[in-house]
Amino acid sequence: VAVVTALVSLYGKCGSVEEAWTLFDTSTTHDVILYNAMIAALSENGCTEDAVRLLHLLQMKGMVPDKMTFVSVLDACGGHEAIVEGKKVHVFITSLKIQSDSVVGNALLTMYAKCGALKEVQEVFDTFSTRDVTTWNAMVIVLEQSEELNKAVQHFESMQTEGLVPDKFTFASLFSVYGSKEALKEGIRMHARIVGSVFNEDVVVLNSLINMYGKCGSIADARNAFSKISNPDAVSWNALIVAFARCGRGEEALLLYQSRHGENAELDIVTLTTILSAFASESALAEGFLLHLCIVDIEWQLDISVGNALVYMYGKCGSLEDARHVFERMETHD
RNA sequence: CUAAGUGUUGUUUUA
Repeated sequence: VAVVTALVSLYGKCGSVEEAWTLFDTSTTHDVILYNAMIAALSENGCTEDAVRLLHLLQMKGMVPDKMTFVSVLDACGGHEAIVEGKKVHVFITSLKIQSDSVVGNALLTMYAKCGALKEVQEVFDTFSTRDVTTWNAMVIVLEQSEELNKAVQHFESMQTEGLVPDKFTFASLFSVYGSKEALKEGIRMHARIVGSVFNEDVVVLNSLINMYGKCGSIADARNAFSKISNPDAVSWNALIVAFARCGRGEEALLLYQSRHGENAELDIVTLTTILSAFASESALAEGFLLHLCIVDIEWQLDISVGNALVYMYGKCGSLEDARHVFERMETHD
């Protein structure tokens, strides 16, 4: 069973739900842990209904779901339509007296956040007896996503008042608050608070800072943050390229992009869509077009998100002809 | 001599 469970988990992480199911079905033993692994695999791949169904099956077979079961099921219920199921599970959890577990509580909170149920999020947070750093981090992100930037910063301060120590995730999320030229000073001030600490050497934190400075229009600070990274990862390079593009340094962005592209296909798409949107102003038409040539060259105009970004860019640049041209060349539209 | 499997938050993303 142990081996089967590990494999189910592995398949889940690779997106092979079918294979996971096969293993699950053909297993001779079915204990809670195997169920948990299967439920986790399902929720990771967006199979909400199956995940909930397995929870019920597990109970019908006389087994008792544990904390991990609920966390995975809650994870699966992260979507506007799944909130009904999520609430049922919530009630169930409350009746079992395990709502005080911090991991379960955090899963509850983020479930509601993904459902867009901000009121419930706040409720969970307020009635949560075992809030930890993860809880606060999640809350900061929720506030950011609902554009409550001041509240996000307030939360960051409050968590320290409550005696919790911010971690690198806290800072990485926090810096996303500062995303405009007007916010540069505030951003710098916040950055100053980690200067000299280990956070100012952490890739994740520094990546976030590159992004922040790029959005605030300070390419010098962005480069400086990049230079502090001992081992830049794909995200670091990506953030730097995008920072150049946002600061009106299209050529440098392009050059960097060309030297990097192909290293990580998924990130390449992110880079392109972001650069194109940054180029979506008339003055940048030339650079946008130049970039377009590179894309056509590598046959990436087929990708939907890149295509959409191209259409958007040409539209914004007032070149409807080109926008239409791209649109017609795309294989699929959404 | 010893063992094994499952879970929540995070940095780059266009509309």
